Amino acid sequence: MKILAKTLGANIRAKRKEMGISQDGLALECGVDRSYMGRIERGEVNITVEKLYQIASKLGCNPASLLP
Amino acid sequence: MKILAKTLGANIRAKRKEMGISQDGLALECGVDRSYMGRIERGEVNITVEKLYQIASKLGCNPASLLP
DNA sequence: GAAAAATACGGATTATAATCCGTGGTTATA
DNA sequence: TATAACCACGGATTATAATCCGTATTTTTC
Repeated sequence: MKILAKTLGANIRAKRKEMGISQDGLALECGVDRSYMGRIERGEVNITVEKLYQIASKLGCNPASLLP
Repeated sequence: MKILAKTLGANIRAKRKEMGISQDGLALECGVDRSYMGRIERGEVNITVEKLYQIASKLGCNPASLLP
């Protein structure tokens, strides 16, 4: 369950694929652990607002646009 | 410093005052600790997306609208 | 200007976000 | 078909979000 994290993760994944970069690549750019980025996209974790901003920044999009 | 948490907290405070409820009251409704709600508004802490949603829900607004 | 309500702030503890490293499986690419 | 790039998933540890008190201070209200 955890619909919030699940859809947030899906949104991040979609944006990332749009940019044509790998999970590891994005993780590296954002300065987050590669395995953690996987968990984020799978919706297994509940990230902080700070992390949301880091990721959105590297994805070149508005943080709000990633939220369900 | 920590501009992100500071402005997020200020936004939450503004919305709360708009509704005319107390910090403790909002904390109680959201199911978060009263002292923690104070720290949030003062921008001393980095909250999770889940908390952001809980708070926005009780403030009757969109989570994205609370973000800087 | 005193009493009450609301907020600031702190220390100590608990829950959990985030890291680090490893391995196995799946999907491109040569 | 093998080699590499990409992803899923895990256990163990560290950093920090969130809780649970308590008290002092500010702001409202009478």
